[in-house]
Amino acid sequence: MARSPAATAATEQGGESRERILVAALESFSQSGFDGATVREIAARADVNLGLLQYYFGGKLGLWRAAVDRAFGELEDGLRAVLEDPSVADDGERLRLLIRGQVAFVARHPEFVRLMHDEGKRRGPRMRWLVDRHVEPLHRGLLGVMRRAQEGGFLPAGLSTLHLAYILVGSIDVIFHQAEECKRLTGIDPSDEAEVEAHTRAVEHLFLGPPK
Amino acid sequence: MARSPAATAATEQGGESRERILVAALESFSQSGFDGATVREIAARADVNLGLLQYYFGGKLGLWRAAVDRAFGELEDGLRAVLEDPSVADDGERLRLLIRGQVAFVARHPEFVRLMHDEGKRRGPRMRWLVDRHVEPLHRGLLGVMRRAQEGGFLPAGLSTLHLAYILVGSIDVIFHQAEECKRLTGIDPSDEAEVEAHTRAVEHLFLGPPK
DNA sequence: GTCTATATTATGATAGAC
DNA sequence: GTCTATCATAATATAGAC
Repeated sequence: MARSPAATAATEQGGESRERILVAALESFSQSGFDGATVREIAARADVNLGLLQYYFGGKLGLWRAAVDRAFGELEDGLRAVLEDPSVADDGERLRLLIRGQVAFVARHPEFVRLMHDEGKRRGPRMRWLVDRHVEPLHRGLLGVMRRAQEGGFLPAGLSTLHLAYILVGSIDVIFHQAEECKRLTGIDPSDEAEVEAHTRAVEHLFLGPPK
Repeated sequence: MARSPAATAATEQGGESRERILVAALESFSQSGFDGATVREIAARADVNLGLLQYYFGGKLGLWRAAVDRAFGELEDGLRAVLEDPSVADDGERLRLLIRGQVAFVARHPEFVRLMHDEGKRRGPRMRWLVDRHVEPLHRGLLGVMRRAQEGGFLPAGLSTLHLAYILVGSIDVIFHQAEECKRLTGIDPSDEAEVEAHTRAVEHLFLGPPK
C-alpha cells in the first residue's frame, strides 16, 4: 500500500514492529479503554517486547496518542475527499456520500468509534487533546454540510444542526460500536455486507427521504 | 421517593452505605469501564471503607452486577409503563412516548448509556450477562413497537426493524453519552433543558415526521 | 532496534479488631 | 456493620545488555 506523505511524520518513523504495536494498541485501547488496557497486553498482541513500546512511544500516553493519530488519519483522508469533491451536484448528494462513506468506514473500523466514545464520555486531558486535534475539524465540516443541506431543502429546516449532527453520528455508529452485543442479541453480525447495506439504506431514508 | 416492591430484593438489603456504594460504583464503572475502575476509588467516592465493598458485594464483579441491576431497575419501570399503557391511542403515539421518555432518562442518566456501551462493545461474560438479563427483554419490546408502528404506517415500511432500533437508540443516546465531548466542542451542555427539548424534537421529527 | 531484568507503585482481596 | 492492616499480584516504567 502506498503511503501518503502527510502520514509520514506521525506514523512512519520506525519500522515494521512500530506499525504492529500501533495496530495492537488501537485494538486494546478501543476494547478496554485507556485505563483498562495494559501495555503488556499490547506488546504481547504485537508480538514484541515490552521495552519496545517505551523505546518508540515513551510511555502509555504517547502510545495512545500515536494510535489515535493513526486511526484518524485514514478517516480524515476519506472525509476530506467527500467534503471537497467539486463534482458533487448538491449538498443533499454530498450528505448522502458522507453517510455512505461513514457507514462503510465504521463497519470496517468499529475500534475507531469505540476509542472515540471511550474518551468522549469523560473530562480529561486525553479528551481535550482528541477533541481539539481531531474531532473539532470534522465536526465543523459536518455542521457546514448539514447547514447547507438544510438551506437546499434536503434536510428538515428548523432543527438544530448540532442535534442533527449527533443524531446522524449516533445513527451510523452505535450498531457497529455494539456489534458484539448485537450478535449476542440477535445472532446477526452487523458488519456482514448485507447488514451494512441495510443500515445504509435505513439511515439514508431517515435523513434524506425515500430513494428516488 | 417511594420504593417499588420489585426493586427491594435486588437493591435494598443493607443500609445507607450500601446504597452510596452502588451510586459510586455506577459512576466509576461508567466513567472508566470495568477494568479501569478501581474498588478503592469507588470506596473513596462513597466515603466508606474498602472492606465494606467486599462485605456487601463479595468483590468487584458482584459490585458491578448489583450496580447494573440497580441502574436498569429504574429504566425498566419507566419503559414498562409506556409499553403496557392501554390508554395510548396507536403505536405511533407509543413510539413517540418511548422516544420522549428515553431522551429524558438518558439526559439525566448518561452513566447508564456509558455503562451499556462499555460492555456492549466486547465479548465476554459481563456482556452476556447484561444482554441476557436486561437488554434482550427491552430490545424485544422495542422491536415489537417498531414493527406495529410500521404496520400502522407511522414508520417507513421496508426498513429493517433491527437497524431502525439501533438507529433510534443511537440517535437518542450518543449526544448524552458524549456530553463532555460536546461541551468541549461547542460549549453547549446537552443536558440543559432547552437542549434536551431540541434533541427530542429532532429525533421525533426524523422518525415520526413533522409535528402536527 | 530489540531484549532481559528489575524498581516501584497500584490493585483486588483477605484477616481480623472493634 | 464498619474499620485497619496486610498479602499477593499486576501494572507502568527504567536500566542496561546484546
